Amino acid sequence: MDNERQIDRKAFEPPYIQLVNILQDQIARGIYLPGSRLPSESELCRRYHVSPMTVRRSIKHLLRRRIVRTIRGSGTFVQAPALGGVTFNLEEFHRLFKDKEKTKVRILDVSIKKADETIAGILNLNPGEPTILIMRLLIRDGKPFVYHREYLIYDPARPIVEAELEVTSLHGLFIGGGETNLKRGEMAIEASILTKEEADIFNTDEILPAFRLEHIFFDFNERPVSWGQFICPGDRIRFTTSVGITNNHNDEAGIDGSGHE
Amino acid sequence: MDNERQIDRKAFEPPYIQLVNILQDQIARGIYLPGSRLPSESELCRRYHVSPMTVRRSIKHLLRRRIVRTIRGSGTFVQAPALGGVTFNLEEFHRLFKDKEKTKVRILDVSIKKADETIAGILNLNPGEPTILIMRLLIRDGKPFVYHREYLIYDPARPIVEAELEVTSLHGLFIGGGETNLKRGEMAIEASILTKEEADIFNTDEILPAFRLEHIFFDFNERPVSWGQFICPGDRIRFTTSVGITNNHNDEAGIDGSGHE
DNA sequence: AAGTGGTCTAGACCACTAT
DNA sequence: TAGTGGTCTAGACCACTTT
Repeated sequence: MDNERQIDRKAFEPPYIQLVNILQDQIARGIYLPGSRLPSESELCRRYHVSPMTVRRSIKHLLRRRIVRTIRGSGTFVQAPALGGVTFNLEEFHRLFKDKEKTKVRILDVSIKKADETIAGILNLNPGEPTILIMRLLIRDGKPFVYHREYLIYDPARPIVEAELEVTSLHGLFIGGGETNLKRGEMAIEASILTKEEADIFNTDEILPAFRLEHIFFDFNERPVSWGQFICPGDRIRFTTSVGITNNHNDEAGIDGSGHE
Repeated sequence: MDNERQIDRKAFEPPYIQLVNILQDQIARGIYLPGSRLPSESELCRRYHVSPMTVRRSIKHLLRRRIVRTIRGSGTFVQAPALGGVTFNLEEFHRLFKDKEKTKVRILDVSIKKADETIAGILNLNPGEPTILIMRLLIRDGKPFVYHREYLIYDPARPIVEAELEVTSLHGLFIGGGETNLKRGEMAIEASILTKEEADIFNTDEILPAFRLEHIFFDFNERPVSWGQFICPGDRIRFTTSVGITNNHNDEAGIDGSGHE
């Protein structure tokens, strides 16, 4: 009997989360193996005394975590963990900027620079038009960690405020609080090797692998506003993730709609 | 007036998707700028003649795409695009395995190998116990693309079937259709440099940067089943993603519950 | 006190799949 | 035809924020 566990209406967790956990635990214990069918939604309604909408919400959670897969007219099936739909996020990268205690930002250089062919092409300018080049170094525990180089379109109406160049600016780039006129961004991550200049900045002669995180932002007129790169030696960071039933039930809480805590 | 556009109940797209698109377009056109408040849910109900649950569903979509942010008791606010919550997925990697026309798998070696200290530690074996080592090379358009090296725990009950070593096996790893006894997996991605042996495999003398995608899978007894790495030179792949309002409205369709197409 | 988002109900209709 | 998932309604109560 797996009817034992029921939903506690007085509990802190709302019913749909409880149902997610019940189903997830049953799958984790092997009661429903990958490939097998879960009880139908109407069956779950009866078993746990909740309404169809509540069951659907729970199922949708499992769907989004790729723990199950639904086939209309057929049923809901347990999904084996797979690399295919795996996602990596920039949380770990983001954390760097969060605790301002340990992380210092050193501004290496700020200058007005005329766009060369490449930069002009990217920022949709004519070659020779001015851009602002900012070069920053993020230092953690006294050691250089990330090198950031960014070209901004030069806007005389918006003078360079020194404060903007501090952590806050990078913080805003990650949090999204700073600039209020950005519509969208695109980014790419590459594996590369530090150039000589970059190696100098990191105080090393070694040949070091590095992540290169490229980003470009557009305003509401679809015009490029900035283009830049974060460069981080490969021995300083790795991105991790997991698939299937993890012990950490709370991924994305607050975004998937479970914002009750 | 932005009341013009209404929901078409005869349209192919369900009302909640239409509402998502309406709101998203309004944000994209700058009618609601980052930081500003969207109409309240009850207001949207009145304006578009839909029920509260439908409005909530639409809002939840925008939430998940991090286009808006909700504050209980206060409202729903447009969010500026930010690097912080960005996710990269393995789609592009995955596509390699999909079209079996262009992609060939060459099995370099399959052998029983006694676990050394490292592998024993990872797979929770005693040093000296046997493992199966599989080394494969993925070739695309005649050129080596990805090198895969995987250690499996040796299970006499499950002999090595040659077919399993072909694309299907890797395909299963990505699709999740093959193995039916896996509970969860963990993976990490690193920037590294090809070792000499790896460089040999890729027929090069150059010092090449490479992505190293490490993966480990566990069975329902929480015991490790396999550990391996995909190694892909950095000039052969890059991972891309976007934030904010993109023209591609259909990310994650079918998983977020919009499985109507 | 009024407004807002978060959750839930008890039904309903539809498109699809299996038998 | 019966069962399944996908969507929708028209309310309701709650916790929270703003006024």
